[in-house]
Amino acid sequence: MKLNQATDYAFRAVYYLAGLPKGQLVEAKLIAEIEKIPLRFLLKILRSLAAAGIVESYRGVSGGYTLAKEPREITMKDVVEAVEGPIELNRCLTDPGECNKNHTAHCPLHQALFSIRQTLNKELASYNFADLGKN
Amino acid sequence: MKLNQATDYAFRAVYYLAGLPKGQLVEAKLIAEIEKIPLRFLLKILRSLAAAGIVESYRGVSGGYTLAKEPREITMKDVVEAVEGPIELNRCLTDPGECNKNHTAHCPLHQALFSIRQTLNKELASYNFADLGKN
DNA sequence: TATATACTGCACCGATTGGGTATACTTTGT
DNA sequence: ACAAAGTATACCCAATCGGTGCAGTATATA
Repeated sequence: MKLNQATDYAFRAVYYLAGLPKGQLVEAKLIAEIEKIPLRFLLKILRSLAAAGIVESYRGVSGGYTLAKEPREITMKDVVEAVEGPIELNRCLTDPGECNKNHTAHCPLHQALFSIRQTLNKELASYNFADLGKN
Repeated sequence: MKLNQATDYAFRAVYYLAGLPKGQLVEAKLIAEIEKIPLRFLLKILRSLAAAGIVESYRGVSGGYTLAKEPREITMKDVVEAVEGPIELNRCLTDPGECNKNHTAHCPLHQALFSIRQTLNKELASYNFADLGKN
């Protein structure tokens, strides 16, 4: 039960961008160096973040990346979901066909897992990238 | 970010055992049939649960499994940890050598993840197998 | 005391996912 | 036109997942 490495890299990249003056462009290469992330892998992650509307990308000579919204409007949950999709906890929860007991709705175990997932999502959503630094 | 299938099976097996009269032995074969779990895989999972002190096993002719403690004393967290080890969320949290920025302690991201993990663990620990049925 | 029944331990296996790279291409400022 | 950026797709190797095979051990009962 863990988040993957790409998500951790994404946290760092977004956190880095959040620390810059609003709208400032930074090339992936620089982020990769500072945050010690393999460049090509970072580029891939940044595309997911762009697709999710978390960062904006600009091509060409002085292109690069910048946040697509205020740091305060970006939560850890947003980043997790951008990179690895929504949290599932258990196959059955999202795809009833996967539950070989077919009782997603009635089973107390599934009810508990559902509730735990909600708590986890809320917790992740409670951290935004403006407040993260201020501890 | 999800629990694995073995953990889900373990939840069901423990939940099933928790619904029986205290101390009653049940063969794995029966649990497998009722809960629709591949027998050999279930046996493997039950060994993990036994090693963790959640179930007791008895060999030989009328052998089988029973809970090693009161359902109330067994939480979903216990079962998760028995089957797939402690929740990590992020490599760096457990093994600082894995963090290629080497700042587990100072990094606000890691602090947040640490706190989120705590919340998750508490949440999992708040569900015990005596109360699960009573909703 | 032989035997069938139930659990144990370890090794293996195919499929999927994770972490990352290669190659070829497109956009854009100078 | 060309160099510096990002884009798109496909691929690669290793680890993990979900499960099976096989050989062994304990034990109640005939």
